[in-house]
Amino acid sequence: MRFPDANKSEAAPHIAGATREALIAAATTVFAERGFQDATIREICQLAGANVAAVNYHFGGKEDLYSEVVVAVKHTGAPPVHLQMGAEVPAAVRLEAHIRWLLGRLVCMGPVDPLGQIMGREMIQPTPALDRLIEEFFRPQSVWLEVVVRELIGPGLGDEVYARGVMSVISQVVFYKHCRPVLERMGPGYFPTAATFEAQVRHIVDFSLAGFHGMRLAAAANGPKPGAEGSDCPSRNH
Amino acid sequence: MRFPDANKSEAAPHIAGATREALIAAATTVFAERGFQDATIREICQLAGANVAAVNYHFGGKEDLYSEVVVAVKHTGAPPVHLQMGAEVPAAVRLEAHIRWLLGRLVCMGPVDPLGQIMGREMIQPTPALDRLIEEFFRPQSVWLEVVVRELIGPGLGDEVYARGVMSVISQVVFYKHCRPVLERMGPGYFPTAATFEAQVRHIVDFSLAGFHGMRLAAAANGPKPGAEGSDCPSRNH
DNA sequence: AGTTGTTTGAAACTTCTGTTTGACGAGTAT
DNA sequence: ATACTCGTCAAACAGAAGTTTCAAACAACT
Repeated sequence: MRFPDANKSEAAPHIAGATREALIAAATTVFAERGFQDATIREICQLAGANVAAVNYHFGGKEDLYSEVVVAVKHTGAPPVHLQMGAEVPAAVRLEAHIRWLLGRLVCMGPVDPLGQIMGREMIQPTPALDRLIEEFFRPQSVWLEVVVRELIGPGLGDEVYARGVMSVISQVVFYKHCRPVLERMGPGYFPTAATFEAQVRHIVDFSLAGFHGMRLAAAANGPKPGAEGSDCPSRNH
Repeated sequence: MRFPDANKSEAAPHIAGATREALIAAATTVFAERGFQDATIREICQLAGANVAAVNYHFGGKEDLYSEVVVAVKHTGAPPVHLQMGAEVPAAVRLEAHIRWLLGRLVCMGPVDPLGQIMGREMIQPTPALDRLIEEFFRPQSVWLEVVVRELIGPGLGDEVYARGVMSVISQVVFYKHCRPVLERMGPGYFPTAATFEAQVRHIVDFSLAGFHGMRLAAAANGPKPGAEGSDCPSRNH
């Protein structure tokens, strides 16, 4: 009835889970664009070509649908295959691979990257879904990167030093996700484009490698810190 | 009537703009905590001890109140007095002053800093208020910092190089604002405390200075770029 | 004291939105 | 064929929230 010109089978009910999938896809878009609160079931269902009752029927409610979206969105985009790389690959190469993957994921996936957008909102206004996101998505990357950073800076320093090195790298990348609206309004050239992407990656890699070098020198100047290993806490003085 | 034990003069209407100020104060808190959409006029008015009609009477509506809050929130917190520093102060000192000011503002102003919180939301979900925020708040800092960075890297490079240097610095600071919920969930030591604040500032300063050094070396290796000046656009290849 | 403009308060209004309901159609097993 | 289940749909329901209304209170001025 919604499309009088279409035959009735367009609303074929028994294409296993068709509307359910359509709802998840539509919800991913709408939640990413508007956020949980601003997103309306009616808009999601309209985009999915489904009835407003479909969300409650298939998921139980708006919040449950959101949880499904957050879980599903992890598997969108390029997978972090470079995390398989180990010590057989030079640390600088691993660093560059991670930066390229992360930056590409955050800035070059079309107008809005659902994962990045939803993550951004989760950070400003966390929901219970954030905890799963951290354990299944952020922490693996963080520990992998810390190994790389530890190799690049050199051994014998405190855990908090390596943690700061990791954050200095990540921050330069996620910056372009979190501050994109500002950068785009600041003028052309602030936000990376396809043409400037590689130069941007190079800059972050070089800047970080130089930063690690400086950290090693500073650590040497201040004297090596004993007992650096053996603590799970990256910071010892608080 | 809301406070039966207080005398009636507590609702004294003609303390010039009393309710208006109370509304702005309350709205700042509520908007920062909940965001524009989640914040309700009723909660703001209850916190301000005012009637729900007060917002529409004094401001015209919810959105206008939000605009007032965004404008007013710029003047909260420590003012950026260091922006007065010029070439008579070593560039490294100016850099450190800016980093210390910004980081202190973003991470050490109690549980929630209204400015940072609202800014964070504006970046994820911009409203018309963001444009004013950029022109009156971000851009002055950006141009000031670019002068410092230009001095630290050295002359003769492209505008986009200096812009990237600026962003590498800023990103390391705002990271702690935008990713605070994640860092706090990652474990102790990731998010700066009063005890680790100075060490954090030192790290960002040293890391950045070393990064600038690397940028200068890389530029020298690739050869100096002519015609770097004279363009307002920090990026030339897009 | 009376008038006037301003501010406040309680209630109602309107719209939006998540959810529920009951009916209908299609496939499937008995 | 009948009954049952599943999915869909239009409509209605219920609550929340922004806004409006109108009367009352107050201060300042005449």
